[in-house]
Amino acid sequence: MRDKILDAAQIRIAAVGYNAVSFRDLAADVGVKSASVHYHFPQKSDLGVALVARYTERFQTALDQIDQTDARTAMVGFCAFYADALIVDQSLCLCAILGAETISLPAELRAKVEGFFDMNVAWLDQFYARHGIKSPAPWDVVASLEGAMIVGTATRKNAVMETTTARILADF
Amino acid sequence: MRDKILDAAQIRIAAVGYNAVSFRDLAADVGVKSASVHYHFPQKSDLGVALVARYTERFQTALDQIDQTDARTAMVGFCAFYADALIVDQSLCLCAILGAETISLPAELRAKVEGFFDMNVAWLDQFYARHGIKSPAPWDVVASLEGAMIVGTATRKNAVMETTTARILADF
DNA sequence: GTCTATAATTTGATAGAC
DNA sequence: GTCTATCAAATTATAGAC
Repeated sequence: MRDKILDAAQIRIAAVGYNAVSFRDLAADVGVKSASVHYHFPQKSDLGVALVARYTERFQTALDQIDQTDARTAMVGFCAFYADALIVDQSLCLCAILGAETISLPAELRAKVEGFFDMNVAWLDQFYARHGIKSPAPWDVVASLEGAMIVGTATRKNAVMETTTARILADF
Repeated sequence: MRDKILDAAQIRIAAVGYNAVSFRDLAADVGVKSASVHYHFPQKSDLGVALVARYTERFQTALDQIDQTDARTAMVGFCAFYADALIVDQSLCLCAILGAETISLPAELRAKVEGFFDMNVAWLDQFYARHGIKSPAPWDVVASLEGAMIVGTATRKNAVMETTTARILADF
């Protein structure tokens, strides 16, 4: 049940943000009452922290499974994790919207969101080092992909994500 | 008073998003009661629409004042509008956070946010055409700048914005 | 673990006096 | 234009039964 709640939370928060999701919404999604959600996550911030922790962990595991023998193929795989969220799952990266909301988030949650971005850049750093790659800068890659998700969603233009991905891959 | 309310709304919404701002917050900011805010903006969406309209109009006016005799200087100016919001005003571009919240916004407001991005790209399109510039693609430029604001804010690293700006300007 | 019930607060919004 | 007063709904959160 804990995991089912997190599943529901991920879909809802990625769609409308942390501030616009209520325990009652999530309870209804999984077929219980809101008091039961509080049993698993006493405070809303507990839910947010657990969700981002799980999300970061899964993302890290996926990144670590990218075959790095060929640099370009690996980078295509990296970009695809972002593009797929937008185009296949039709939702933003969880941390794109949480990043935008960052100032209004509880401190513990904000720290977790920061950790997600740090993890992505750390992966790119070691990947770049292994292949002697210099550009585009890892922070710029992550920022561009997150921005493309947001602008692409807001304008309902999938082409935005494709254009940005193509530009990043041009260096490879 | 109408303008004072919009000023307060811009600061608050840029910081915490549309969903996390209440009429009572804004009323307190400008020294009136929430009923008075409702006099100027009957519904919350009216306030959001008016705010983005004003924001887009001002941004457009500022862009139109960029001297385009030198392409590089003009592009530096364009990027600076984003960078200044983040570093000088210490706030996100209003439409960065509204873009992230887009799915949960009232339809009229969502359309206005979309219009902001369209306007930015339209300006870049004519600028590119005038100078025979091909890259980076206008949608990629806007997406990258918005993403850099969000990731830079979330990780409290001003360097993110600087890195992305430098990469965009490298083509000029 | 889930429920009912409820407390305490906040929210968007309106009525009507001044 | 602003106020007081208020409503109806939603929110986070808790107490206690089962």
